[in-house]
Amino acid sequence: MSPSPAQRAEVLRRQIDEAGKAYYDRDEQLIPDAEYDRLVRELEALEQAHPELVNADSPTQRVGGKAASRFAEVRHAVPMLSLGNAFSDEEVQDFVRRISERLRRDTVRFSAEPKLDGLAISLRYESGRFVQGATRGDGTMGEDVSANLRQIKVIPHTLQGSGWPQVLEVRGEVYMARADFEAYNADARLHEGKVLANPRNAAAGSLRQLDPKMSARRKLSFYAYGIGEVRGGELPPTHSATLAQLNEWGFPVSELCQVVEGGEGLLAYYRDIGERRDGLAFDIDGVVYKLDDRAGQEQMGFVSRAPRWAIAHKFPAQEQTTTVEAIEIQIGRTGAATPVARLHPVAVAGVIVSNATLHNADQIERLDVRVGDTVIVRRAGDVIPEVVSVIADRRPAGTSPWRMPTECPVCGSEIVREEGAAAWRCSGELSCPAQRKEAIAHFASRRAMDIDGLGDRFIDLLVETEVIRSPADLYTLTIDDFLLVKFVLDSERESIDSDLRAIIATDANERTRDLFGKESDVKSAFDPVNLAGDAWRAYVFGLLRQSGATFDWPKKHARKWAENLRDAINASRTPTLERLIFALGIQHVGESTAKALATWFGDLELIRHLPWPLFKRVPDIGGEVARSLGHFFEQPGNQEAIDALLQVGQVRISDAHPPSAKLRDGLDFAQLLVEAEIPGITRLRAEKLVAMLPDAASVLDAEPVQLVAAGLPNEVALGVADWLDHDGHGPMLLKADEYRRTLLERAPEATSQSEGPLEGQTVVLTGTLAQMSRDEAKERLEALGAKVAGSVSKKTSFVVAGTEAGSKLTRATELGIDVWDEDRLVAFLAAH
DNA sequence: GATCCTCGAGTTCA
DNA sequence: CTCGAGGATC
Repeated sequence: MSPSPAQRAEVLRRQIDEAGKAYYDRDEQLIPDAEYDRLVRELEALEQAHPELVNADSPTQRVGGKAASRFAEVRHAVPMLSLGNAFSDEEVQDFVRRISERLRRDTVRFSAEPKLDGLAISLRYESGRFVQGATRGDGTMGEDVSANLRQIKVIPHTLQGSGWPQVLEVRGEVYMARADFEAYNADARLHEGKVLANPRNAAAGSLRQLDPKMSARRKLSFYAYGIGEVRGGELPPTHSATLAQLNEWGFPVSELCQVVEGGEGLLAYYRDIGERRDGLAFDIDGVVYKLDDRAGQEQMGFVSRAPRWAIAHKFPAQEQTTTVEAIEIQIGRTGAATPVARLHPVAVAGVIVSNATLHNADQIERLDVRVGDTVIVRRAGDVIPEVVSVIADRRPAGTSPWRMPTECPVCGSEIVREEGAAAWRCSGELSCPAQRKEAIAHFASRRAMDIDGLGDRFIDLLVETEVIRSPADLYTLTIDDFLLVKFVLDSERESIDSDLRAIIATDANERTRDLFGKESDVKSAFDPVNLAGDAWRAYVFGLLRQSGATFDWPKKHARKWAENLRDAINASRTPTLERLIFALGIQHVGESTAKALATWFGDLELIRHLPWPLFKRVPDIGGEVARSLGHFFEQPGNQEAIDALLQVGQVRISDAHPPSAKLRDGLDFAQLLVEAEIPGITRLRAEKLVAMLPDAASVLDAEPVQLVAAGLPNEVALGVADWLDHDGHGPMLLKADEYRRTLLERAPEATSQSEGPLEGQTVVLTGTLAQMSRDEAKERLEALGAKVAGSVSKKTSFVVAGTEAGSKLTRATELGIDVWDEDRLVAFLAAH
């Protein structure tokens, strides 16, 4: 027979009481936390179902029960002071000098400690028993969080050893270890609980939980670093000895505490801890130096609320709080709308941060970032600032959740989200100036056409003034064009050439005369403020360009600059095929795909007219990328842009060659039908079909009946007929077959290539190489047949590590992958 | 269908 | 550097 609810409740209470007593009174853990939790929860459930079983003795009433609505206030008998801060070596030296001068000592001994990023608290012991614990509060009044502090295992409930004063206040930091923080958040994510921003907030939040059970679930730790009120006893005469004494009485004291001498000792300690910082189990935001002997401390005294004998030497903050002034969206090259938080400028890890990416709309929703919010900003590990979380308590009234705008802020087109995708896109494509700018900037970038000296700022202006609309226009620009645009950029221009005035004055357009006719107005009319973002400006620029005016205005160095730019543009006229394809900025086509296209097809004409299913013949190109290529080349505008580059721009590809022989492998007409992804067409069916209808034209002309006669099931035949009628599939198939034949004609017979010594090997480069650039190393390795990948995996053959190699090297070591140093690479390259 | 790997795209500041 | 997603592979 199972026990009655009353009996079961009794058993549970006894178990919980025993475990609790052992834990509180003797610091013993009889049962694991999880088990303890389970028992309590079972009892709670039982009591809820049978309220008559509840009595005042029940552990549920004592541990949690009706928690106080807020914490009681506690007055600190000895105030909890704050510390002065030092951020530089000089400030530390000043601190040391002040002490040695006032105390008239040549050498000063300090106790140096890590400064934990947690929550300062004070623990009060009377007759060796813990009686009360309080937060720092404003230094004089704190909050009584005794119940929560009792849940922290490392805080003794009774003092060990002997010799403790009658009344002893121990001060220290409550913190959450990184591992516990990670574990807590992993669990919270799993159970859709509240994810905490950082260990500090986690610790603070936990201590302020009204329900000690909640607090108990979060594993907090504690380090003692000082004392408050002491009555009825003596403590050792130095701070370091006091810490050792506290440790004997049962308090955890950081092992990083050290006694050092003089300013040099302090700075050496600071640097040492700084280097070990990332490897510590907990977060620290600096170190603290305290004059070691108490007599000296008393002599030094206090300034306002901080002791003159101690100082905190802070590390540059890696995390900071600031406010969100606005959330704007940026339009990228592909039209992707990326929200960016404009922040009140704040120093994070040594630089001033005023922008932080919010990645995408989902991310904003997850964090619920709103304009006006106070947020935590971090530069995690790397460089790029990100918003970690919102501080909910500091949200001003009247905010509303951020919503993705429905219109592009630049061109006004609709912003749409592709089905299932995370990104929202401006639908304006190349009619959107933002996308045009980015497209041109991409075209000119180092890894594409490599036009040196054509900066973003200048491209913006070229596009805004409509001096250029497409990459090809770059090649038509004259030195005067550059100077004209530069003219707007240059705030120090003094005079305007008389030719220019003459043109303006004689222009037929009344508005031109109105604006520019009077000499006194000419300057202000060209002021960037008056010209900003206006179709009118474009008109004026057009006018000036047409006139063929020349400028005396530019200073000599400006003319030199313009000549350099022209030379750089000229020099970019003979790109390799792979660079040109990459420069076109086709979605999903980055450097490596561009290179694959170039090496496999070898010829721009072939690529730009190829029916898209054939792109899938290239390894690493699948349906999505092939379709994207097809979509790009189908746009008449894009084809015109390419024509313009070749004809007007006189761009000549330097490395055309016949397509790769491998492209013809198995590429008969039947295979083409399969690769065109016609619904229902398998290889087998395609072969049957081709037996009767041997070329594209006959397939196109066929009635569904004939398709059935050729061996296709009814439904498939109808599907094929339907497919051929749709979306230009029919003509495309025709073209595809035509190109199939071209490929067959132009591709040479397969020849056995001479294999490089690294054929089939995958190499990863990391760190900084001294003797060559990463790009150069990559090129030379590829020339030997290696594949150079960006990240380390099981498949990696070996890793070449330069100096300051980072995570990739770590990963290589973990996976047991060969690591070469630079010398070995250089020797290998020289040998082959 | 799941899993692993790689590529593309976007990002900040001095 | 990191995230998301495409491609290859089992």
